[in-house]
Amino acid sequence: MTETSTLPTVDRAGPRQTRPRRLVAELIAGRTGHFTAADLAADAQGRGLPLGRATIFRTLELLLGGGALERIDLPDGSHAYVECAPSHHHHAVCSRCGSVVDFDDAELAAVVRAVARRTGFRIDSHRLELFGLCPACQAGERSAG
Amino acid sequence: MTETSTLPTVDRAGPRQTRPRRLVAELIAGRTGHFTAADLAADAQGRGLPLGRATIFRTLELLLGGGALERIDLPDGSHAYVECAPSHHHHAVCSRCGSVVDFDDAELAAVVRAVARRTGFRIDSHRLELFGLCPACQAGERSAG
DNA sequence: GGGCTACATGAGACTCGGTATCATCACCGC
DNA sequence: GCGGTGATGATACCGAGTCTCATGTAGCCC
Ligand SMILES: [Zn+2]
Ligand SMILES: [Zn+2]
Ligand SMILES: [Zn+2]
Ligand SMILES: [Zn+2]
Repeated sequence: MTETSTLPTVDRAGPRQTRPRRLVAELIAGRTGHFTAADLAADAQGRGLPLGRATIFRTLELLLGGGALERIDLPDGSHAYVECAPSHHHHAVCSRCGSVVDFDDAELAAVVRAVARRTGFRIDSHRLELFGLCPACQAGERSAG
Repeated sequence: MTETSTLPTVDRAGPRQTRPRRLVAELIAGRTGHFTAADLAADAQGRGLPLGRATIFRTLELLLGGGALERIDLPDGSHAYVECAPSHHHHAVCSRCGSVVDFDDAELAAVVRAVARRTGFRIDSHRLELFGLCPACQAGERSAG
């Protein structure tokens, strides 16, 4: 075991840049609002592009880990993914078109602190999601009655 | 079609009180913290009580609809159920023992309003969940190092 | 109490999101 | 280009939840 020769690529090089991964990124970029793994699979199939289901899930996980993507829980209990800034924040989700806007934490910190004090819990993390209608869908609702 | 004779039980009588439903309620009462349908199935099987999986899910749905139960989304994306007051509120969940405490909405309303104003969304509903350690588990962590 | 019916049950098949396996492939540092 | 490691994808698998349907039973009416 002479370390000098048996360790060709010891120092971590990060994830590889592959064609399927680029493809997933493209498909995500081509979407608006939240989406599921199945959505991406359908997109790929619709364009005749080969892309394994497992690869989609693995790439999503990779992007989640890198903070480029976040998973949200819809009111019906199902999951979806949204493109995201890596910093901590929360989401307002349009129930009609699925579009998502981020908002930050500022006022929520006070809520968290108050609950911690009252319950004795030590709060380590939290999740806040708002659901409603985005401005565009409100307009559409008003005119389409 | 003489309505008088063909409508034996027209006026809604609500859900029936059956042995399996009582059993599910007992199993839930015997639990602490959040639980899954599989937990209840295991409980029933452990006690040698016959209880179909489908019935568990249907009874949970019934209780959800009645507001006696709520579904929460754990940080890992999985679902669990908690016994709950029917009024709107939120949950602080212990990541170690699964215990849940309710807290109300008061301060959050201001956050929701601020986000609505800034984003133009019309917010219809929201979900807030806090995760951390309950007082008991904090104590245990301190002593068990 | 007995009959009746609509509702409830539960075995089992099925769906769907997600994971594990593993032989083959391709990125990339050399 | 080579080579090894990490990536791919077909496929099997898993677990939560739903659907179907033949059978069971709560509960209303008498
Ligand atoms: Zn975001
Ligand atoms: Zn919208
Ligand atoms: Zn509650
Ligand atoms: Zn605890």
